[in-house]
Amino acid sequence: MTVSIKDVARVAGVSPATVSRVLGNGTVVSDALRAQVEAAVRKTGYRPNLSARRLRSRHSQTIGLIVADIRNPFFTAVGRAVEDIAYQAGLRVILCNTDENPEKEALYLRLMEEERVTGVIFAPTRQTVDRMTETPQSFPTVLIDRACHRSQEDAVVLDNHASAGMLVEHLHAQGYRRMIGLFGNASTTGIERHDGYIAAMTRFGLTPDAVFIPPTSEAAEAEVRRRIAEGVAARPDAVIASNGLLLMGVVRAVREAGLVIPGDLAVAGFDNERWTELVGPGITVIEQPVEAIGRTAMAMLLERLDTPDAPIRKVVLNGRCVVRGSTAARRTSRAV
Amino acid sequence: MTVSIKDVARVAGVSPATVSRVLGNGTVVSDALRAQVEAAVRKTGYRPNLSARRLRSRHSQTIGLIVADIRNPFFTAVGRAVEDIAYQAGLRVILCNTDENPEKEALYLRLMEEERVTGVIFAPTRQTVDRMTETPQSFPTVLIDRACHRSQEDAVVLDNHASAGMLVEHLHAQGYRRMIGLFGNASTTGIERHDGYIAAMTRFGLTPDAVFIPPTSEAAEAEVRRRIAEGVAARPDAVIASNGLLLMGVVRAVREAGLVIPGDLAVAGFDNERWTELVGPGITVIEQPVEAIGRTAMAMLLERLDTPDAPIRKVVLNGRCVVRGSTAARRTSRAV
DNA sequence: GATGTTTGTGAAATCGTTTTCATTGATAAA
DNA sequence: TTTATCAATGAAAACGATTTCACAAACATC
Repeated sequence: MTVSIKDVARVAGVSPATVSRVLGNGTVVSDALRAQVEAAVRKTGYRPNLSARRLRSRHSQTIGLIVADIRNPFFTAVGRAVEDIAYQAGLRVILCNTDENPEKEALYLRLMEEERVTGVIFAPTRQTVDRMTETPQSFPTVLIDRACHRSQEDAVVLDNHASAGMLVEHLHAQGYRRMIGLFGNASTTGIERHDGYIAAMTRFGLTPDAVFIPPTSEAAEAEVRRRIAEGVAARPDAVIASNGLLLMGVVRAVREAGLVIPGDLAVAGFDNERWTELVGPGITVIEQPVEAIGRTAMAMLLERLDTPDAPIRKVVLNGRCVVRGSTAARRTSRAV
Repeated sequence: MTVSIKDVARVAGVSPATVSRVLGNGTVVSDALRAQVEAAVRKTGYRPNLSARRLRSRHSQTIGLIVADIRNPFFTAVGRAVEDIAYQAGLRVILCNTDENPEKEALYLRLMEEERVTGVIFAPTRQTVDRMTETPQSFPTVLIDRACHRSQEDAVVLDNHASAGMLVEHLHAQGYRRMIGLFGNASTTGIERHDGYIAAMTRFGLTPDAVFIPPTSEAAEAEVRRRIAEGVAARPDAVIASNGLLLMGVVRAVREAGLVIPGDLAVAGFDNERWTELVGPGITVIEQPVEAIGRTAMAMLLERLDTPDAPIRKVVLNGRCVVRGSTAARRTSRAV
């Protein structure tokens, strides 16, 4: 039925080995035979069977990309960059969505073993980051977005601590004093951004007011709605959200309450998603170099495959503060 | 090195065939042996080699998902739905981004053959839709988002013609008369929505004013900027954009020109992306049932695998018109 | 008691490649 | 001339699983 390398060999009048050599590895084949084989391939419409090739050659030419949810624009952008480079390098990508669920993470890591992937790019939850130091994988891993100091894997992350500090600093310079912080509770980024927020607030002699919530816009919306309902006196003058999902929830809650950004409440957060430019006066955000993160992660993975014993590297990229109207200078009449 | 089914068999004191039976197919194995095998699997840390399994069993348990760009929220949402169902059904998904490039489409279709996928879900460009009727694939295909009447594949699409008509109708009812249309030039959806727009405009006795542009927000932005620069007299009173990408470009151009939505220009379009709810007075859009599209496509593919000879089906889903402030009733003082 | 039938198991073939190893003829070196 | 080296090729093994086939034991039927 389906045409195999033997059929090609028969048509070309050579051995299967020779066909294989023409197709794949760079071994020398005489020009005459090479031409015969190529003709036979065209004539038969032969397509190599990648499963057979992987089995025999013992490399899968496949990497895994495990993220929380591809619908999150951050992961979408990173993922697209990863895929582009992977396909260029002749690698297949297996994409997995964990929904920040450690069980799914474990499931997919097992799947990666069964696929015999050559490597994995992984944005793990806090729980799994910790567990990975104990049970090493059978493949090299590059962590993205999330990692910790003691993780034994290559990683490429944002300077979360400094970036959160930049937001606090900016808001402070604009005259805000009562900035509250909403942080995702599933990832290490939430913690690091939280710590950066606390440190900066403390540095300015301000009272931190931070809360960890599930990483959904609904949770952020509910939290902000609650804070607004507490009344004007208790109300913060600015909100910082630790990622794009939360940020959207914040904006929704503010709009719904009929408040004005930044007059009633300033808003800032992480992830320069395209809508942040278009909403109200524009939302001030920390822009992550999403393509660079994807490209760097792939580059690190490829280098690791080349030199498995090189020392473990952790690349920290800087965020860029994109200032927009949502954090315009506070009106002095209302200043504390 | 890596532990194979033979190792497990040796440890369990049975034949490899028995191990295979315990692991995989539902053939009967005595309880005693089953327990021994399971113990041996645990003890050895055995992981099946999926390449070997695929080669021998001759089904890849893999489907392809070929879309223009996973960063487009429409495809992201559809893709996520597809992946969820696929993984549930024990199928792997290979994701490919074509960037609306027919050459990449051809490349990836060839890749699908080499992977021996069991099926493909595909959002093709116009060119490839046409070419596919000529050269049938070696695997069943479900087209999504894009198809044409004569395509010989299952398909699940939006009722583009009617949906575009709904937008025109709504704008007309709100008092708008000079609605221009921006349509993507790479896909059949652009054409169908264009035709629906023309039909509805004609029905109302209005002069259609439509343009096909590349499917990027930059192209839309440039086009609208150009139209605005032509001066108030020539200016349309409403803009319809045939997808979320174009819609974003439209909004950017309008904001940049300092015009007010809908006072100076009403805006409506396709794709209920989350930002459309938050921008200005909210943007009126046709919401596509994105999850349903993904789920339906997967369901159709699975059914097709079950019954290869069933007649070809084309499922047409309705869009929902989400009315927001961007198309509020036209002020009568300015009515034509 | 003789003869099917069913059930559980293992030996061996097989999937479609790549890789190892042997062979051949040609060329270089002694 | 003889021997060593090399390049090009084919035969056969191997990759790690599933599947086919054969067989024995247990059971049912007449």
